[in-house]
Amino acid sequence: MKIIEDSANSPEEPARRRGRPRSFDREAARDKAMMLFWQRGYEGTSINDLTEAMGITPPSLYTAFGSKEELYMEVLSLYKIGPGAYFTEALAEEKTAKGTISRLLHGAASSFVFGPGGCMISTAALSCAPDVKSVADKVAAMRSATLGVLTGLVQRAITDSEVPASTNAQHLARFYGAIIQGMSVQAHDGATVDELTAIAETAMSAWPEKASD
Amino acid sequence: MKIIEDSANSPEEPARRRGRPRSFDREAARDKAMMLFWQRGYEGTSINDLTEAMGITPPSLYTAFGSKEELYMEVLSLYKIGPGAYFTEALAEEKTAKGTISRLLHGAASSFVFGPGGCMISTAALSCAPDVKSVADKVAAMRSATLGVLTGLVQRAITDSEVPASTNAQHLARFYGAIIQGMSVQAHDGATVDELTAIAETAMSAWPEKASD
DNA sequence: CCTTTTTCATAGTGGTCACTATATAAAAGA
DNA sequence: TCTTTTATATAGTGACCACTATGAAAAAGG
Repeated sequence: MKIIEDSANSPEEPARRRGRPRSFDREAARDKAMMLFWQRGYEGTSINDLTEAMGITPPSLYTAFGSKEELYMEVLSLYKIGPGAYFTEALAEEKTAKGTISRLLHGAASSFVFGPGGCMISTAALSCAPDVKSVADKVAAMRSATLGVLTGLVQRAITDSEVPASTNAQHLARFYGAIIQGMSVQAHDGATVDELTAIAETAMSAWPEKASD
Repeated sequence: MKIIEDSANSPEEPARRRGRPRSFDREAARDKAMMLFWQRGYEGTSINDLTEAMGITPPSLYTAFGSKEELYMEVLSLYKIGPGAYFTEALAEEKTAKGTISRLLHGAASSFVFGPGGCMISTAALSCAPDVKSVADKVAAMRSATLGVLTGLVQRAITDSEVPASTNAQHLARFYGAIIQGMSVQAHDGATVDELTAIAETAMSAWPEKASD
């Protein structure tokens, strides 16, 4: 017996559902939407832009994705495990805090020159009309969560004596968060991967090394 | 005889012009527009929002300011000599490159918590609809000019032997530019002046000191 | 006074916004 | 076949977008 209801999200379910089957590739359409939102932002992308790029009509979009806001949030989730996957990969695969942050920054440098440039979370929906505040709040919450993860990473480095005990975890996390956000702005403005990598390396020179025993 | 026509921008001209006088304070209205654009961005601010906040009707706005885009650009000019004045002040008043950049970052920390938060240039108009690309391009050009100024500053520090000759001026300029942009994002998200100042101080720890003779 | 100039308030312009009502088409279940 | 379910295409919905046509009002020049 299932305790937690799975809402039937199996990627390839050969057992067909009841009504008329969808006549377009939902994932491909979502990818098109991602590139458009990435390039033009939430406010700058219209339903007409989306349906044209996705090759579907408005009713199909609303049936498949709910609303513009729901599509955007789904795209952001997809972004995190796609172009933004460098972030969780660095956290999972690196052992030291310094190694993790170094890899994060270099991963950002590589990732941010892809597609329209910049990060869909770091520098998205900063200023907007009041009627899209709910969207801006959710993206801001993602940035806040990122800062929280970085703070936890540095806090653990303090506990593990990887950095001086005097290190302020929140402050160092905000510093590297700012670097990522600044790299996103410059990538948006056309910076190259070499230029972004140079920013990353300069930022790593601010890492608080422990005085050698 | 005047060679260059002055377009009559004297602040207080007692000699009245020909037609019906303007019945509102142009500067006060422009300030209201600045706060609104600052908070909601260019796309997120409508003419209706503006006229309501400025206390004028659309024809008055268009007569006084030309268009939404022209008003926005005028507001950006005003921003540079108002809330953004810390930037040129630091460049004019500090002698060393290190002192200038330190003051720039601390000035940004103080400035970015004012009003709606963040910087109207560093993190504005990053993603937008194609029909407002001309605006986004102009703001991006301002960011590019800022990077140019920072690069020149570091280049002069190299010439003056203030920093090692091996220093890459463009790379260091981009690093501090990224710090300012990241501070702007976090200020937008509600960071305090203390948190922003901590970012500034960590960034200064990456300054390339010359090995003491 | 009258003309000229500029700004004002009223009341719109066509266009685009996110979204949907309606009817039909295409599948599964009975 | 007949019902049920879901997706489709057509064709819109009212609301808002940036912007303006019109004419009256308020000043200066003559």
